Amino acid sequence: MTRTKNYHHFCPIARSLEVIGEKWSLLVVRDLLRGPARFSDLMRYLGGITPKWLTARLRELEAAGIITRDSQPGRREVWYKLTEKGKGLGPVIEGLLVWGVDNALRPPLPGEAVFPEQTVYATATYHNSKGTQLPQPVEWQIDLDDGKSHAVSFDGKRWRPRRLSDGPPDVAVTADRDSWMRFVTTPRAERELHGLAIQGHPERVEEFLRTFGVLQASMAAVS
Amino acid sequence: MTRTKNYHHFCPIARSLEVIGEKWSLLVVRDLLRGPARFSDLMRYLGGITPKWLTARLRELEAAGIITRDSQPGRREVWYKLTEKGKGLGPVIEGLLVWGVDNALRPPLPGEAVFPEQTVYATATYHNSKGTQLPQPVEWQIDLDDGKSHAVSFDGKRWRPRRLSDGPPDVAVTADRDSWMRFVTTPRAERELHGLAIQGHPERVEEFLRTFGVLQASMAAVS
DNA sequence: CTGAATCCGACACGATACTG
DNA sequence: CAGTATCGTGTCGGATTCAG
Repeated sequence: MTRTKNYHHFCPIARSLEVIGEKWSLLVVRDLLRGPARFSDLMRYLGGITPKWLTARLRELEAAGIITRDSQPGRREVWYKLTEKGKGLGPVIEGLLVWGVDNALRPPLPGEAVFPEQTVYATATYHNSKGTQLPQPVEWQIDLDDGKSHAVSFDGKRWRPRRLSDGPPDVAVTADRDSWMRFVTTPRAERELHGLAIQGHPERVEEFLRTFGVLQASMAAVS
Repeated sequence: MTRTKNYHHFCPIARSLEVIGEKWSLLVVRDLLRGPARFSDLMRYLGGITPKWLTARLRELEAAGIITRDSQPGRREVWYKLTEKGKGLGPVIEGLLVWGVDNALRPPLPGEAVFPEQTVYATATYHNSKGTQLPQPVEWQIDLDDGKSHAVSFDGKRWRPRRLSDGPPDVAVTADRDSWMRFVTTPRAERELHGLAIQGHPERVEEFLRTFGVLQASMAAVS
């Protein structure tokens, strides 16, 4: 008979918050929306969570039918992934993302971890929600100095946080991790290209820069 | 230096949750989305909240720029209303509403307060989110035995939790409060009309019933 | 009657250490 | 890698009280 956590309302909004309204729950969903992850992956993405509370949240989300726990016999790893019910929380995460970008963003504080995969996912989600359209499909690739590649694509209607074709990208950005992070975490109006090398057809590069707010209506020479 | 409540992530989703992720905060926003309300109105809508915590949440939301506190000199009442920033949380509430309706609804438990204004607001919001369309605009009016009238309208594109015209409604429902509540809180497939009197052109009534899930593909004679 | 403040107990959560 | 265990702190619920 836990008095906390339950609102005792009929309201479906209150019911939803009873399930995913506690601390960390929606951030677990946020990270699993990008794909299945292991316990230690989630520990890394979630920054300061303690294993005790990650365990508790994972058990609760599993009991609520939002995630499933896949452990292959013989392997010690446990992979957590969203169920369809869990993927149904996508619009909630999207709403929080858009509101946060528009109303609560600030440069990362010292010691705050930022993950490249989160930035490309956020870029795609934000532009989908805002209805950002480009005249034709594009693929932008970001190669970081940790050896990892990321990508954002626009297929003519929707944005996606990955490559859609096998061909060369329309724009290729090469950067060290810190420079890319500084670029995407700087408010649009103040973004600069220090540390970024951008390659591609000038029109496509200009499109990239305009989408990221670097260009308003003027143009720049970048090769 | 509160370690709780802050995630210390750069992520905009985590930032949003730091602002509106605590208990009751989003439910205050939910109730203010229907219009300005007084402290005691919110106490009523929010069921079991204690005045101490309602005060705390209102102060936090005010400090975050989500609500404003309007007290007219000479009047004792204080009216709370959403700012534009607060209204920007609409999509988050909408996402929680839709997910709750689809995944977490159950009949109201004994002692759970349900408010008619919430049911019409939820109906309009749910159908907007789902893209429910009817062949032409309609206005449905619900007259309850507490003397209050509620309405849901479809203007040809969007649903709204109120009347849009001055003319007679296309469908008029008369019911005692409990019957209406039982009707809307019953899962769609099991809804029955006990206690509801429905008036209107047979085609419009059938449309109403189909939208509320009472009819699948068959028809019923209701006058 | 509205819009609060105060005290106290329950429990949700954080920090650290440890285990199969 | 994937958790448990222990202990301290913060958040919240419940009841009561108070001023305009």
